Amino acid sequence: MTLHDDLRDIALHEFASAGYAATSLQRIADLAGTSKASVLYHFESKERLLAEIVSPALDDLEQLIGSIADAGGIGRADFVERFVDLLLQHRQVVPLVINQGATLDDVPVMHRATELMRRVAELFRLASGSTLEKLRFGVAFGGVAYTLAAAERLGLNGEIPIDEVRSALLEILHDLLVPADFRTA
Amino acid sequence: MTLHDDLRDIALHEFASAGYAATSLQRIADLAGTSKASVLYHFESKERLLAEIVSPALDDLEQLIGSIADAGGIGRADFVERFVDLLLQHRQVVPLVINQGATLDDVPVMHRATELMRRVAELFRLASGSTLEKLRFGVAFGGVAYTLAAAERLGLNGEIPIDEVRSALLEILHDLLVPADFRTA
DNA sequence: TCAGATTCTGGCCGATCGGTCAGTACCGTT
DNA sequence: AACGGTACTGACCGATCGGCCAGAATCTGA
Repeated sequence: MTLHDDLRDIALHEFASAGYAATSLQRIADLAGTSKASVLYHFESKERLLAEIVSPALDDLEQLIGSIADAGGIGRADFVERFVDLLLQHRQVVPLVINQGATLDDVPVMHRATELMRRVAELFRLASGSTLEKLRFGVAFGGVAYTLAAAERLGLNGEIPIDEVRSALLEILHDLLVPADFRTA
Repeated sequence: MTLHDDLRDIALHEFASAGYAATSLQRIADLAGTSKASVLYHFESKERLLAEIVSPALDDLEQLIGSIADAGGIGRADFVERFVDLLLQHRQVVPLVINQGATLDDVPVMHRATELMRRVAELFRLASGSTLEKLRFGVAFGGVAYTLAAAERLGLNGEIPIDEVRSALLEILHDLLVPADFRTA
């Protein structure tokens, strides 16, 4: 593990738990046993450090959205499964985007995150459904993402196997979303 | 409307949209057309300003939790309805607590918010249920709270009548939670 | 009119922030 | 041994923050 990777992992943990604004480069350096100047040597700015942490997850989400658009639509169940897998795979950065995305939209990488979430909403034609449909979508995806984000904080399901979490989330989302529209596109 | 109330409302809006840490007392003063010193005259510190904004909602939540404990339990459907009403009534402060509670737990009033959320979880015996039960609870309440928090940000349901939102949320929560346990206590 | 609160302000303070820079230590290569 | 590039550091900078304070302005009741 290089110092570069160490710094990125430490910053991710601190950004997610204490918040981006509240985490100083000095603290990251202290936790890594190095100097603040060396952090700025590996990452040219604090924003670039955040971008390097968040971007991979956004790349995957963008690819998922794009593949669905290219294929001319996809079944809801398929999207739900792929979306849950994406959230679980990047579950460390989910709290960062979910909890601090609104606060940090002046940071380019977070603005990108917001736009991608908006595209996900459009995929489900959120704007055209009934109020019940809109809110059902919001509660479902927002609930899954927020639950993953809050799980560690409230001391919940920290030791639950990921496979079990995955199957449970899929069942919940299926119950919430699929009955509302049986068509596959 | 007194300057005191003006400052509180402006601060609430800025804290919720830009974030507590990113909102300076100077900016609050500028938006209110007064000086930073006068803000600190009406509220002796930035933390007290936050506390004055958040506390009423927490008082109501604490009362709701207490009344349920005193009555020796309450039906899930009853609690769900009262909880949704509480969220809707204080819907301006919900984003603040939801999105920034984890980041600001060193601030006493936000730590109190976290503890209350934990008590709500205990009310539903969250720790003793199956993984599916736990996550179902998390998705349900987290989803409702987060959806209300994110609605304005993503430009969703801003113009939907509150009554319609209320009934839709109640139906969604009922679908998610009540079937899991038909008993009323 | 005038004394006493109440309200409000400009100026200042120490602390902390992200970021810069000159210079040092360490490295493999020739 | 001499070299050039990479990794790293301490010291410093300007900006901004929350908070403090002496005093001015405004209001109120006698």
